[in-house]
Amino acid sequence: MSDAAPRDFIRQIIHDDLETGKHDTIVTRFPPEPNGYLHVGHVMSICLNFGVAAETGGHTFLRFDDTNPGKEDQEYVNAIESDVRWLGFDWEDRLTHASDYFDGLYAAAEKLVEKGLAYVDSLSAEEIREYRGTLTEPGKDSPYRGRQVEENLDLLRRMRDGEFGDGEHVLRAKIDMSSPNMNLRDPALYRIRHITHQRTGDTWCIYPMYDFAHTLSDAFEAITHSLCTLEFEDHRPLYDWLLDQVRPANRPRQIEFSRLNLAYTITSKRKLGALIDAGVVSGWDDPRMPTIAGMRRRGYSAAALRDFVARAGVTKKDKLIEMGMLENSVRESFGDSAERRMAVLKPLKVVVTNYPEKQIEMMRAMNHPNDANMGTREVPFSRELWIEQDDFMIDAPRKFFRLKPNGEVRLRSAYIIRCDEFVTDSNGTVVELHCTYDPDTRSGTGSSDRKVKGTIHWVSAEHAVDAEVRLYDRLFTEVNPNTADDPNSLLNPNSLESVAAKLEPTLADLAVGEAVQFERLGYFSPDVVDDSASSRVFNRIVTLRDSWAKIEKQAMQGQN
RNA sequence: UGGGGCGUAGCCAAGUGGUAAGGCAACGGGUUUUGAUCCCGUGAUUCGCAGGUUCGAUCCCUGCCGCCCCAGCCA
Repeated sequence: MSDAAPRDFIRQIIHDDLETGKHDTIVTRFPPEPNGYLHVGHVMSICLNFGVAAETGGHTFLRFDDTNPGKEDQEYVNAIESDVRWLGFDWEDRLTHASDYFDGLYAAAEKLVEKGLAYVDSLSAEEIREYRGTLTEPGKDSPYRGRQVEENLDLLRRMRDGEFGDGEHVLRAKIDMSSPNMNLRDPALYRIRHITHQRTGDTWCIYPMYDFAHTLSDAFEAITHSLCTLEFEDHRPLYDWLLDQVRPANRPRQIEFSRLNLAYTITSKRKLGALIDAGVVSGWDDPRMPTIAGMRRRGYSAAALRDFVARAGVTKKDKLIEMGMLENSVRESFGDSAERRMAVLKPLKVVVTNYPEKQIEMMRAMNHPNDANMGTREVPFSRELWIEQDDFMIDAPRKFFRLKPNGEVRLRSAYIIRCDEFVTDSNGTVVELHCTYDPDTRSGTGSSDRKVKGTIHWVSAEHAVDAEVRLYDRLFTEVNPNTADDPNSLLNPNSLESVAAKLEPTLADLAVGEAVQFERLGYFSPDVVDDSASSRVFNRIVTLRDSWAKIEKQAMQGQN
């Protein structure tokens, strides 16, 4: 799709490093903490990390940053692996965990202590916070900062051996309590946590902090470029300090880029979880969720997601990207490949009064209007049909090209019909149309070549397959619900609409995982979770562009 | 009011000391048995603002303004 995309600043750096011979092979890593589901924001990071390596013949590690047991879970590692694989990336045998390096990490910690660059602090968490100072005031040295190497080493080993309770001590780097960079005010390196780790069990009761574990894990894996988001920019001096002091064999370089935020959606794991807890969505894979699992269930293709982030680009500027951009990528990914079908979402009965009572004709319909190679299928036509309620109006505006009293319209792949009369119920709602068809206008073979302005879709009532079809809209009413304290107060009450639809017969056996276009309505796919052969459930992946809807909307606004 | 980043069209985004690519959206028009697709066309006298250097500045310098991030024993 966007192949000729210009090099972004990170690819430029990598290109230069290859050119100058600084590196022969590029090694990157995607390092999620397995404490939640991956979302659109992660797609950017995944595509960047796996992308730059693949483009240069390098390779990428999928590394689980599992340094905080208790918050992490195997459910999440399974989900993350399947999401990354589904997106189209392969880590081959490079699936690692920060916990794989606990021994090496601990050895590095002792080394820092021996060099007098780390000490055991026995202040409480609260005291440490007080000693740290504020953004505008420098911090103060802890009274334990002057402990001798021997004592520190002894304490650290006893921490490791389980002699102390949680929070009694912490290992800190000895850097600079008055640094304007908070990350350099003697950051914690190890804390005590008597908790069973999902992989290392009870082997350890001290666990390394992010900065320490992440920097050294990068080095141990010989990562050349450690790509992360902007909020870690302030951590880079610490990252480099650690590399300077520990002097591992490899020296990775951290480079930061901006996160990708999507308009009208949230990506905070906590807030996403709150949606589930409040019951507004059914789970992490609800088709309205911005999680990879949700988007996949909704029917988005991996190619669409990859294209989307490629178009968004890699920069350092904060992004809040419009939904339309994503939807465009999704539509484009199906436009040429999805077969066309007919389905009626909100059915209105049409009786073709001059069509013989028991007659059925098989109409030949193209699977794709722009590609004859995709073949044709047969669709039954009979006296009683379903059409879309929106395709009929009693008092239609001039520009309404669909059915109206005494008006004509073409039934796609079939005949031209004329609306002779409409039947209403006691509320005045139109419940049935009586029409007549023109036998000379049969699609493809008709002897008449007359044209009508509008073409609508339809399904034979007798042959229709019943299905539940779920229509989705944005979850929130605010452009940037991320910044709201309680996004749940900004919910769009109409984010999900379920309709009892009528499908053309071929749709009875459309396989799960397949996407088709319901003509004039959008792209749809069976729901992986709720669909079954006996009761079909479809999701609308995305609508088609709809210029009529736009005209209507403008007309409405004009009246107000 | 400390430190670190970022500011090019409604949303993304190239670009460079020599006169502002592209995509999405929007708006016109053409084709069309999907108001889809496709095709064609329309946008910045201007690059956050103000000064300065220069023959010439979005690009270099100075000042200002705005937005984001940092005070976890989270990542």
